[in-house]
Amino acid sequence: MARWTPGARGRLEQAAFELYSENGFDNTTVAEISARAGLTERTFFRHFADKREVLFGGATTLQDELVGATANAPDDVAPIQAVAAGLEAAAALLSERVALARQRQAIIASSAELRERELIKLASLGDALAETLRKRGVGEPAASLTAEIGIAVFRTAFERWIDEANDQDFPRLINASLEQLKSLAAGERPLVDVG
Amino acid sequence: MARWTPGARGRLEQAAFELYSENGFDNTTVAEISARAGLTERTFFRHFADKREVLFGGATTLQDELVGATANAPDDVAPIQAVAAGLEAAAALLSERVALARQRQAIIASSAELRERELIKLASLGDALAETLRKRGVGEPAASLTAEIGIAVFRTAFERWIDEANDQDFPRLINASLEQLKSLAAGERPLVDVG
DNA sequence: TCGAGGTATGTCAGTCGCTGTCATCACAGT
DNA sequence: ACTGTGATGACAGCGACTGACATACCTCGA
Repeated sequence: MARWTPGARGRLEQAAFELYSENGFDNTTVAEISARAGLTERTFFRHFADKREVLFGGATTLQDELVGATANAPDDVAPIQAVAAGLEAAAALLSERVALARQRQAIIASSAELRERELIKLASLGDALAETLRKRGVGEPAASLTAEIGIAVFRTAFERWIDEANDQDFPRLINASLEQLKSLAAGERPLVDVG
Repeated sequence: MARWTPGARGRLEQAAFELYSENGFDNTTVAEISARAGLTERTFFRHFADKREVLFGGATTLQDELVGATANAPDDVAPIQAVAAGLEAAAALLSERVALARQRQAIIASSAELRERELIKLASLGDALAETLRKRGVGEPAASLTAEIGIAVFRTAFERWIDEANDQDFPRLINASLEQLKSLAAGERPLVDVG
């Protein structure tokens, strides 16, 4: 599989990550990334569709985990509970790399273009989730709506997980957000912030 | 305010709309748009930040409507109900231009870049909504979570509204999605699709 | 050992999105 | 008329991204 100096893709990812962190996404050119990786600009675009995509290599892994755990939930649980199982599994996967996730999120937060890309990745995650629910026999628009709610819960919990100075358990935050969702959707008035 | 031939911005919007529809977003250059509008490329970029933004001029109007109606909801209603009021107002605004909304959505659906842009506009809508809730005294993360749920409901209802061959009442679809949300969040199993 | 074929990379030219800069033109108020 | 202000034009340039073709390495079979 590997010719030349192996690991071209990985070197490009690392070089991009470093340069985006050091100089900012906007101030980094693809030529610079390629040079640091010891490759040419053209090769960069053979490995990644565009300058942003280099930061989202792990998205498919995350999606597989989310979809897999959702699909494998017991048949008799409600859709939202199947999604909860999927989200917890995805959260557990990310938990293994807290520091990396924080760095990555710092880069993304600093660029509007990158935020756009992240949103469409999350939307794609939602679509895959909805499709999984449909395979579980959930109809429309219940499947789409449940999936969107699931993504909203994930986003909220993820944000808190990244922001918290003291490392909280990510799957636990998912559950907390999910519980709060239930009361909010029911129309209750939250008088006190739920930790 | 207007010098030269007035309405430069409007002409650019219309030219872009036409060309995106005729030849697709990717196959349209800014030079073509500007030429059809009787202006130069440079002027296009003075009116719009980029090639995509020309399609999202109405976003601020929509946001104002959503935020205003949410803020003006009675003080004693639950957060989700205030959001519901905002969403209905926004939906009513869009209802006035069904055909245009459909055309616009067809263009957006045909391009990944445009989908990205739409998502970040929706996210921005969500942020504004969360801020409005905070001003109503809702704490975090309840405000953010409620806002995200609201956007999810809006997206789902909007999609159905656009897709339906027979024109349904958009605000009514919002309410239907919201009702369904309550049961889904509560963990009920939807056995039959709710029309 | 050698050649054939496949794949990753290099090279080069080109398009297009987008920006900075400066000149120019129309209009408003004096 | 004089001047200021704001919109537009003209031009040069950067950087993202692509298509086409050449080249180097690696694998496999004869």
